[in-house]
Amino acid sequence: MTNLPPSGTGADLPPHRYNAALAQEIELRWQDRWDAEGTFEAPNPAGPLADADRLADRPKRFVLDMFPYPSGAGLHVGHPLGYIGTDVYGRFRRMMGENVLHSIGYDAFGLPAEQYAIDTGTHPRVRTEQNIEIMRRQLRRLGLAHDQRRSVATTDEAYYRWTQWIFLQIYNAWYDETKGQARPVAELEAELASGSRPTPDGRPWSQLSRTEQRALIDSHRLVYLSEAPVNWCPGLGTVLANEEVTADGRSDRGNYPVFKKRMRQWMMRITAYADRLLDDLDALDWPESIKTMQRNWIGRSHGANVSFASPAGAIRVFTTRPDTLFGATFMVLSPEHPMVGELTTADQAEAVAAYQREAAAKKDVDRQDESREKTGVFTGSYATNPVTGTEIPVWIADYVLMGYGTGAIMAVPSGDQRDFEFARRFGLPIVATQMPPDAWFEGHGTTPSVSCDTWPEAYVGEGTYVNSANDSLMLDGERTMVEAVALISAWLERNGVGEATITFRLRDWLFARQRYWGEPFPILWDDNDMPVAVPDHLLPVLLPPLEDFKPVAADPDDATSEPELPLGRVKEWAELTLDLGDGPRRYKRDLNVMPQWAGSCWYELRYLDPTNTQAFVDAEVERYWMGPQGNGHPGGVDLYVGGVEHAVLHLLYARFWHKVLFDLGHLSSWEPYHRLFNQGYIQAYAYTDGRGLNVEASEVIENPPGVWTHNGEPVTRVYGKMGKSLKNIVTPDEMCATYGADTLRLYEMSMGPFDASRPWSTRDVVGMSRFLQRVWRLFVDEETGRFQVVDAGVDGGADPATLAALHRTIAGVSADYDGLRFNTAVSKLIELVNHLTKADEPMVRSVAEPLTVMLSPLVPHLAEELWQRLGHTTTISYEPFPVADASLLVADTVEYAVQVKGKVRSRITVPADADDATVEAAALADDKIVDLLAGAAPRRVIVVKGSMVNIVP
RNA sequence: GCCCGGGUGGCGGAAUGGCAGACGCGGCGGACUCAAAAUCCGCUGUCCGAAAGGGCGUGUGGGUUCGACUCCCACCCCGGGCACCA
Repeated sequence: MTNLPPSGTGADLPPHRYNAALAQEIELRWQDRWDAEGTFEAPNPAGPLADADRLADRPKRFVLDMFPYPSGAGLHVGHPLGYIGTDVYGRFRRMMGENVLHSIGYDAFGLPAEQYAIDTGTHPRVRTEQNIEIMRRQLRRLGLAHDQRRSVATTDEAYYRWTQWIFLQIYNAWYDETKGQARPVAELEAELASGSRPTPDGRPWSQLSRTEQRALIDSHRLVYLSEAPVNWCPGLGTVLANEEVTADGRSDRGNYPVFKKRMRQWMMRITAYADRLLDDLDALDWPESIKTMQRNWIGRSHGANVSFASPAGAIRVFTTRPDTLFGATFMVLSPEHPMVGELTTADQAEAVAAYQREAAAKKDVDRQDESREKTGVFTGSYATNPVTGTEIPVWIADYVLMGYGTGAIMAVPSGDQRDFEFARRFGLPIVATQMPPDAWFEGHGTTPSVSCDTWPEAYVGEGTYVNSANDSLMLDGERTMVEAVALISAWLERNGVGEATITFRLRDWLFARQRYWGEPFPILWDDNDMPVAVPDHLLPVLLPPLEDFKPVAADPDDATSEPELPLGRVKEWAELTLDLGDGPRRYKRDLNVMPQWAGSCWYELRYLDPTNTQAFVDAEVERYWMGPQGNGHPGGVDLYVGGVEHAVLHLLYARFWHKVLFDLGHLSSWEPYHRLFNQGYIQAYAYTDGRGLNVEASEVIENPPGVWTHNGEPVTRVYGKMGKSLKNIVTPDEMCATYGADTLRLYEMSMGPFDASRPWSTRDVVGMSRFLQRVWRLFVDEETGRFQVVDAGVDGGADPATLAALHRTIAGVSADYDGLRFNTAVSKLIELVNHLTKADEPMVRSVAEPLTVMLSPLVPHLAEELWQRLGHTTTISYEPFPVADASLLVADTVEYAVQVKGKVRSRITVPADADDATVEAAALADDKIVDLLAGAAPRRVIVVKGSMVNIVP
């Protein structure tokens, strides 16, 4: 695919030039040696990976990349950007004396391997293992300092044994609201049995049948069965979590339509943790944008529940604005609301049923189209507004969603734009509860009026309360919204018709998938059709071999289709006889598998202790690597780098599992990822021909600039993701072949800020290649191969300018590495090397050694090679990073720019220790400045220490 | 519509409120070469000028300041997220 010859090839080249062939030889040699010596194996404080000598008293640092999916297509140059960044950072911190844990594993269950298997007939395991091998080889070629012993895959039986174990921990736990934490269900059962906790209907525990007891316990579990509308995706043959459905109602994988369908499904009670998932964000060092996305997704709203009496009983609504209750002139129920049937009167029955049918047939996409006009139907019934006593009509409309709040609203058309539109459409009364400010009327070109007839839209905001009083409650007058809400909430509670409450947008996590390639549920069904956990000693529940793992192909648009579970086809696996302490009995296995997110919810913990067979992670090992670092610190990974696309999926689920495990006493940290950094993406240009088809990007020629042709045909340039379909893939393999891994690493780090997306440009890579050639030439004579670094004389050897440049570089590069500013670190190193090259005299050891150490995080193979040639026998990886000598950072003299009215007009050089008055005098004495001022006395002179003088004439 | 990012040479990008354009690519000129490639050296924001030098320049328009890419206000454009959430 490459159209470049390896760099530095040609007939009469200097024999010892640093070119692709030499780089390759050096790189492969050092990669072998690192493996052989276990150079990057990080010692644990306990267990099989313990090594007290190597642990010493070094501070720990856990650096983590987001768990990659081993794609069948192999890596392109965009994939390793983050891995190289964490590698540079990890190598730097190791040189700062820290015990750095950095590894990478494979999130290998999931839909892509299964879809590929369906397309090709290859078993997903075969394909997955091949892909992992390919990816391991590609990553190894980049020289990443990973601890290979810790590289796990979610598909390993020894791994998913613990995924299933954690699932059962969650299954066997309930959320104790009073304590605000999860506890084992055994404790719940003990409380119920002892009577310290009453049963819902008040009967003593012992009088409940065993089935009733189990049902009661099951209803509390953090993993539970729910009969509710779920996201059914016929195209994938499985149900999906809310987080896996895009805003336009399609699956995030495969982009198939998704339908709401009532089904019995396994859920995880993530909503129990909504408050903590929200509040604990404050303790995390994450980009504010990601925190905001999680906050929005959780969507905590403060408000009140209010009951409206109706012929069918109390209708409960949730509102964030109970203070506007006096303006509630009608109610709206979701078409799916369970009370609709009973509320509908005979003469409205037909219209209501028709509307319900219509709503049910709509895809979420259509239903969420905000621009369309409001629709709805009157049920024929009336409810009573609890504060006014007025009878108000009850409608159904699809702008009210069953999935949020109570599925019913009180409509306050004067204070809510949606209700306003609905009221106008159907001629329902609109009563103001607040008088908008005059400016609001002015802004709408009308005159202030308490009658809403002239209002062009609802008013939302602070305003004087009107029409809001009854015999026992008075809101009218000047008061803030907060105050009014408090007053009416208290009134509602006093009168038993409502109370202040909090509602979340977050829904429980639909956890089951009707697929093959995932962790089987460790759940059995007994002959009472009740679920039973597989006992620990029978884990893992292995995924059975299956010849035909295809889901039954359903029409992606057929909302009426039903899931068919592939595991159900393995009859001899799906049923079994087992003695769980009450004699041998027949059980059926649960046939669901877990979603792909399961394995990635805890993988960082397994990196810590990958070989442990007694526990998913040893407590001491977890405390060492993940434990809280002081007051208020939640613990967790020290640096977590990955793409922004996991903002609400993986990152929310993993936090949830981590918190459950913390509550159950298995972890010392209560957040998995303390510091999160989103790296940018590498994008690439692609080219389309006259027919709009993509042509092979590497064959496109640009000449003249801005004009592109492919085989002589003009093509147009577009910008997008690197991928097969755009025919613009560049692989790390071809870059390693053309230049070497060190050049590729350096180029990726130099392209731009770590968190910014940028376009790949193969043409630009040569710049980094030239730089490394200059570095090489400083050490090695290209013609003879002679090592030409000289040992320093008595005075240290380096001239003052070089010494100053070196220490300036040390200071700058340390700060840049630490701040993940790799691009500017690279340019500072280039500046230093350019300075040394221009000096045109042999480099002294006292410069060569710190330079080599500074280069090593970026170009570790080359640095190891130079380090060895400098006479060292051990790896450079643990050499201390140089420290800048502050005394060398200040020069004897310093140049000041002299500005007149903010424009640089001259330059002066003064002693570094000159005071402001001296600098000012020198500036005013400068010939050019004297000319410019033409004898006039300056009105003002500003001296900026060490930098510039600004003269205001 | 709401919430986040972001607009700097031909391109990627750099600049604690203090000399805009570091560093790299590309381009131009030169060295080496029979020649080319590779490599090395010099120049390279833009306009005027032979040069010295000067004018203009960080999306647009205002403002604060001795001084603004940087801070404030309004707007335009691009990317991302959310979106009938009561």
